[in-house]
Amino acid sequence: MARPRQFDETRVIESLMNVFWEKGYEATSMQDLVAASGLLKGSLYGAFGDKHAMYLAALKHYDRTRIQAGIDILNGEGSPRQKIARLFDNVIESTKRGLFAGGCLLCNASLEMAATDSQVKAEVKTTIRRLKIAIMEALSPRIPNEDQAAALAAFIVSAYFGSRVLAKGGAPAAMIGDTRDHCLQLVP
Amino acid sequence: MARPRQFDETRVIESLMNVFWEKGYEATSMQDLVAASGLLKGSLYGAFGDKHAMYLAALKHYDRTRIQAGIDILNGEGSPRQKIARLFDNVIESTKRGLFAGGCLLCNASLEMAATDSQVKAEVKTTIRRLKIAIMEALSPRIPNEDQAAALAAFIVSAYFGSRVLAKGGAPAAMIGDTRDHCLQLVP
DNA sequence: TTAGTTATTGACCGAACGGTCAATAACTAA
DNA sequence: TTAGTTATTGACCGTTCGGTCAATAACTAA
Repeated sequence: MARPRQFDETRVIESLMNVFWEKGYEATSMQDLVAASGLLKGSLYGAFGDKHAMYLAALKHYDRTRIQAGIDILNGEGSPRQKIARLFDNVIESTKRGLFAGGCLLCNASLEMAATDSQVKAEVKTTIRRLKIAIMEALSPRIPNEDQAAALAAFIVSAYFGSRVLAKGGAPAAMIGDTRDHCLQLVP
Repeated sequence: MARPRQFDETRVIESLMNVFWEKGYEATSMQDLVAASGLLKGSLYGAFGDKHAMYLAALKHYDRTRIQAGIDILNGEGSPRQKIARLFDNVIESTKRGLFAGGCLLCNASLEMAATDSQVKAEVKTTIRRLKIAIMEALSPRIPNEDQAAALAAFIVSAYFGSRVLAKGGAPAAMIGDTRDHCLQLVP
């Protein structure tokens, strides 16, 4: 019918995501996105429309890949306590490896964008909900009461996000370990 | 000796802080700062040097006022549990009143700036430390062991920051209440 | 009164910003 | 082979960005 795309859309979104993840929305320029994706400006605009749509696509991709990886852990094998522990261990490990200083695009989006951008806010809200429900289900074998499980899950999400803020703020890694350990005290 | 300043520096810094608090560093333009402070561009540059210095002054002012208000609570009257509870109640209340959507300039700075700005990172790191120590001291009557108190304090800071992220992300207020309640379970 | 110093003012600057578009290339269906 | 469609290209656009500066105003010490 027409000329086919010469790029792999997933790869491009992945590269856009990495830039937004590292620098945030406002601090990222179109030049950054051009350099990271290997596409020219016109192609990016042709494919996505505008910078904001690129960010939204990146955020959704983060949800589908990175957040989903966490949810997979929660849906996998092991006791509730083991699963939650693994969640925090991921933060500690990625901090040690200097991977974007342990940052989390979801947290960044929540703080940088959600207050003024309803689309981002909706996406963040949905993803937080998804994560909370996955934690609830991981807890359900030991906490059959739904309200109790939901409340504990909310708390774990908070502590998890908090550890992301600490990590990026340069707080000592021990603080994240301490957060994990105390969290686990409340997980049966 | 010379012409005196025609503005109250504290008031100006307060107004700059409010803009950075609400919009973040990159999303704030000099026009925003001019409009909020009532000064003209030249005066702002004369007083601070550049935009980055304005941000740093705002962040330090946030520490001296808002964070200090939290520390005052921790140094004040009441049981450890009461004090920690009050910390979280502040988040819940400011969220309800729509005050910058419950955001916290310190968290924002940590996520938006700390990874790439060593001055901001140092300031954030110091302030987190100050807050953690204040919590430790509030806990000390019930937890004489310093290491134990430090570990629990680290955890509380995490949960506290996490609740700030949830608040701005539009998560239901109940999640912050749940975070508070579970936190308090670990406070003797 | 005056000389010296600093604050204020608003016009001005080059650079970088996000975004557009006409020309061209690459493909497919007929 | 050709007509139709879409992707790619890179030059180009107006706007806004952070920042500067010469002129002027407001003050103080002598």
